[in-house]
Amino acid sequence: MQTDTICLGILRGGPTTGYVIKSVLEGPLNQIYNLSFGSIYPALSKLTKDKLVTVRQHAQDKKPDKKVYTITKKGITYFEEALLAEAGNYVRSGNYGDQIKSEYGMLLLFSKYLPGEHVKLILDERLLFAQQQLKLITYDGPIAKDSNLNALRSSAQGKFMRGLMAEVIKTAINYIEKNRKKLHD
Amino acid sequence: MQTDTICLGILRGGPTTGYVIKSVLEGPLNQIYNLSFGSIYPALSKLTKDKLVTVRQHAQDKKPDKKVYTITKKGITYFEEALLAEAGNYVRSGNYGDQIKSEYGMLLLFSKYLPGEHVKLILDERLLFAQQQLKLITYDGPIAKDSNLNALRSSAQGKFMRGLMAEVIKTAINYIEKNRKKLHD
DNA sequence: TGACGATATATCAGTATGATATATATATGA
DNA sequence: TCATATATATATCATACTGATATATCGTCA
Repeated sequence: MQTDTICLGILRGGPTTGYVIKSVLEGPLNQIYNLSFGSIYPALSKLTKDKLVTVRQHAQDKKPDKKVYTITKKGITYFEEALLAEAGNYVRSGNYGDQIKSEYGMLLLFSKYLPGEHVKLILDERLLFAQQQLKLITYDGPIAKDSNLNALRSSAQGKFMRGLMAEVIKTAINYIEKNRKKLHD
Repeated sequence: MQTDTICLGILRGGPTTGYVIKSVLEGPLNQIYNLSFGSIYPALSKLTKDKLVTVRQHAQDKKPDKKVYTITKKGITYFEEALLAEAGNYVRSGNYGDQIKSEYGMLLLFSKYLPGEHVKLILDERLLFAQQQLKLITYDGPIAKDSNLNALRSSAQGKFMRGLMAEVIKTAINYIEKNRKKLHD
């Protein structure tokens, strides 16, 4: 999926900044999609140039200006057409796997060649991280009124994906806790 | 993790070709790591130049020569040192998430803006794909004697990762089957 | 007979990453 | 208290990767 489509999709949930788009991707969408600032900021600039979003610049004392992006009517139309096209490409391509680069998975696969303490540490840290992610995803208490996070939590689609991610993370945690001794001492 | 470390790691399981490395990554390691030919072939050339692997060129009638790569003693040493360094970097970086680009996840997240039949099709195809992956991963019958696949299946690490992937895929399939109606009619 | 997929390597334009730079406020801890 | 780290916020760029394309043959399915 193209980066601009993803930015527009997140912006569909409400106006926000490039920084927040990145945190949404790093936080609640951690299991789904990653983008670096080097992709997000240029995409946002291009979208602005093409009038698919507008920017309001909030001067903040001496911090860099906060640029709040809002999707335009033209942007909404473009997004829906692009999404339809991407869905068509996805089905036609026949490639239903995700693009994954799991350093963690590779380290475990090759852990035979690693000292036992290293393997323990990697598993410990990953379990901690997974538990944090699980808490973040299943948390239903009050949040700072960022409309993007609200959209992600309240929509049927957001709930579906959160439920899916939570189940997958729980399964992985249980599996690792039960079987980790096969990888060290 | 660097591409050459991954190639060496797979080659540690036995001599093979770039094409097979790609199929191992697409098949049994589908949930763990992806690399394109555009990364694999140059990495293999560089490893050859640096004497970390050797090549035997098998002339095949009029198909392109099959290049079978074998890891050298120097390569084994390099691999083990590189792996240790990567493990150290991984822990020090504090970033325990995987790099994921799931077009499927994004399409479902945005599926509110997609016609119901498209959503059904995407879910159907993905379920089919997941079931194929599950069969591939859990299959324990006889296989063509490719030493890399054998290494992946018989080692404690290979079994651990296969078990983990199988559990995760099963959980995802069950969740999607139970909850998919929330995304369409 | 023609189209498609598998086998097999190679290249490259376009895209993305990861590190770095800049700037400040606040919290953490020694 | 002073240093260090983390969070907020944008931007750039060398390096690395992807996805498409080219080339070539064989087997299979319609």
